[in-house]
Amino acid sequence: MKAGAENAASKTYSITQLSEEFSVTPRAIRFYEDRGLLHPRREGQTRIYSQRDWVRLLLILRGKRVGFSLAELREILDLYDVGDQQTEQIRRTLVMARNKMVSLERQRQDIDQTMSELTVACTYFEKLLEERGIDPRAPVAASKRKKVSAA
Amino acid sequence: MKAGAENAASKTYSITQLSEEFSVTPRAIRFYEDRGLLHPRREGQTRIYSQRDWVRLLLILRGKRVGFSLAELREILDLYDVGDQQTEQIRRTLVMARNKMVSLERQRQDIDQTMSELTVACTYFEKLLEERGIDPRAPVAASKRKKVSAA
DNA sequence: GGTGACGTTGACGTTAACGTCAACTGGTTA
DNA sequence: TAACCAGTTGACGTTAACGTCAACGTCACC
Repeated sequence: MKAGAENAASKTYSITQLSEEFSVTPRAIRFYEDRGLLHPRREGQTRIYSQRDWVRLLLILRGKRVGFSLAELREILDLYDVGDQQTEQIRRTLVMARNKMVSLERQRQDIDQTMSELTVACTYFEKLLEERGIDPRAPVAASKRKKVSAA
Repeated sequence: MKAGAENAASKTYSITQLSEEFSVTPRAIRFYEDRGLLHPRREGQTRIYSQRDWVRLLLILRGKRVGFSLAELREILDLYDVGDQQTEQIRRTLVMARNKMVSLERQRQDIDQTMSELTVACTYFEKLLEERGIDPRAPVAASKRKKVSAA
């Protein structure tokens, strides 16, 4: 119970491990910390990320994909952190969360609309290509090609 | 068939009409034109927007909401414009559109996830507020208020 | 003929979210 | 001991999508 293994089975990560797992640059991860979204512990100088940090990063990235700003994400994550927030702050965040849900609802409608329009568009584009005698499923032509043995 | 009314029943819009209808600034609309997304006709110096422009703006704004960049939107709208595009350009756009559909599919999953998490979060926040004896449904306290005649 | 309302063209400013160095600090391996 | 990582801290650069002026044009009217 001394060397090596920490007391709990708490897996930790280095910054590059995280960056590879989530396909983001270390720079971005440090940036999120700078903006108060992550608080990894330090071992000497280097950052050590816990499971909790892992989850936070997951939430951050997903949040970004659905249009949250880093500031908004921070507000939300902050509230999950400690409970001794100021009442007004909690209310502010609650309002923000509700608003966000409304806009997400709309976003989903937008996505559905756009998807169906893109489907139509793709069909149209494919028709355009077929009219020119080109297989729309063919891989993108890489600059110059050598008449790929036309069966 | 001469004065005033144009031959067709084609409604037109001024830039401020459009901007009000869609809740964007004239500056933004001009910017979209600068980026090649809109091509209003000119009457002297001022811009005149047609029905077609109206639709385009609708598509632009929705596209933006689901994460398209202006450059991507331009690519797509361009293809709907004229048919004499270069084959390679059509294929590029087709590929882009297909990729976009994949990412939209994922975005919708993200939205669903986030929605359910936000629901949980809101419940949590509300509990926090109730613990402090505060009505979570109450309107946001606007600095100072005058006891708005409850009844 | 002045005074708005509405429109236009530059040109520069701004914000978010990183990218891109450069210079430095340990730890380990050859 | 030198070279080589992985990591760190500034500090400045970059891109997208506008915002914010300033200076000007042009009608309509009063």
